[in-house]
Amino acid sequence: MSSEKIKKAAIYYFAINGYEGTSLSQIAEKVGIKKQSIYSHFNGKDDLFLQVMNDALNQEICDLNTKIKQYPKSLKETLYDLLQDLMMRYENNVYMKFWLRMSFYPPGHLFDEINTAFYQYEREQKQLFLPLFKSAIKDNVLKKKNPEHLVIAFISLLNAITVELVYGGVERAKEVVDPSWEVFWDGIALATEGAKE
Amino acid sequence: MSSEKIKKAAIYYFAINGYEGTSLSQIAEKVGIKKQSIYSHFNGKDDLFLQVMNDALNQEICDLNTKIKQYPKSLKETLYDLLQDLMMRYENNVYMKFWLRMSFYPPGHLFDEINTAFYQYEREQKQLFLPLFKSAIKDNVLKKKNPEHLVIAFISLLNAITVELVYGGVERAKEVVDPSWEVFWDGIALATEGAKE
DNA sequence: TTCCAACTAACGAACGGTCGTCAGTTAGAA
DNA sequence: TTCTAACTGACGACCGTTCGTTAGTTGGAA
Repeated sequence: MSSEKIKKAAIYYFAINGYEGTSLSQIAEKVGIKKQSIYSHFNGKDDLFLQVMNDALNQEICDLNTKIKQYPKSLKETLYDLLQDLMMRYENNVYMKFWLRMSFYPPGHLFDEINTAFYQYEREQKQLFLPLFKSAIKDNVLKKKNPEHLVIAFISLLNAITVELVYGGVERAKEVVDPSWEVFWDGIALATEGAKE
Repeated sequence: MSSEKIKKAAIYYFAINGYEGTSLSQIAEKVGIKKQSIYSHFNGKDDLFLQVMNDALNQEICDLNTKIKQYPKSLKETLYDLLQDLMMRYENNVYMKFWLRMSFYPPGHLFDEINTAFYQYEREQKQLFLPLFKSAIKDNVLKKKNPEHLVIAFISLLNAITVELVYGGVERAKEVVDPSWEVFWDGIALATEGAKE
């Protein structure tokens, strides 16, 4: 299907050049058609953008779901795996790059639509993380803290790694993830063996 | 001076709409002149942008310096104040908003220039933070950790708060800063009073 | 003090491009 | 025949940029 190819090209350029930095002719050229032909599939640039954004939203939510649901591991392993997964996805998943850029700096005239989608994603994210921490608190492996606050702190850690991914890709994020993770885990976990090494 | 007014208008629009999303006529209109008149002061859009970027870089480095040098407080107070300061600056300081956006998503054809400036800022940042942690380690208030890693972890915390500032401004960052800070501090400090509260 | 030259900062007009978009057409498949 | 997806051609708008001009100012020299 040709409209899929168009969306694929669109998401690629939107992700690396932003909305204003991407032209329809650029997209069309990548597909191998003329820019006017895009109007056989979409009502215009905004329509194309919003459809692509919706795909990216669903993709991100879906990814997050399958990722978490399949984890019968310990909290520590689960969270650390989520960090690693974030880094892997950033390199390979163009949806995520797109999603990131647009949630950071949406084009002004589509702010409302993007913001609505963004809050939907965020609600989903928090609802998925919360049970993990709640059950860990029950199991008595964490310092006694508000589980909502723990979710916030973990999302902050994810955001910090995300920033490093944007700044310098995976190589750079790798230098940051372990020091930050160690501080985070020491900050939430009950000390079981004293200050380690 | 009129070229200062141009730069002020430019940084404002660059910060909120990005490089591609900002036109010279927009800038000129805000100043109250025609876009052609900008060429009496700058060689073109790129020149204007790079001059503005240089101003922002110097401003940021200067801010950082004066902020840290004036702190004879404890590490805990100093770091927490830096977090609070970050949030205050984001609202009032257009240089910072500009700097942030351009370090996240620079216009492609100016990537090299921006990247060079960015690394200069980052080096400065690390050199300023490192002594704080080193002396705190000597004073024996921290878990024994690599001071470079502590700097990385703290910058991660700053980045996380920055993301929240970009997402939803100060109100939103305020909801995140305390939970994240608490986890961070518990993660690096020696427990002096057991699990608190 | 007057005069002229140089400089400055703004201007209108126009340039070649590219933008997103629309209308009408054509070729092939159902 | 109807429908679809591509095409050609053209539209007005705006982009960054260049040019030549026009005021207003400044600094000496006469």
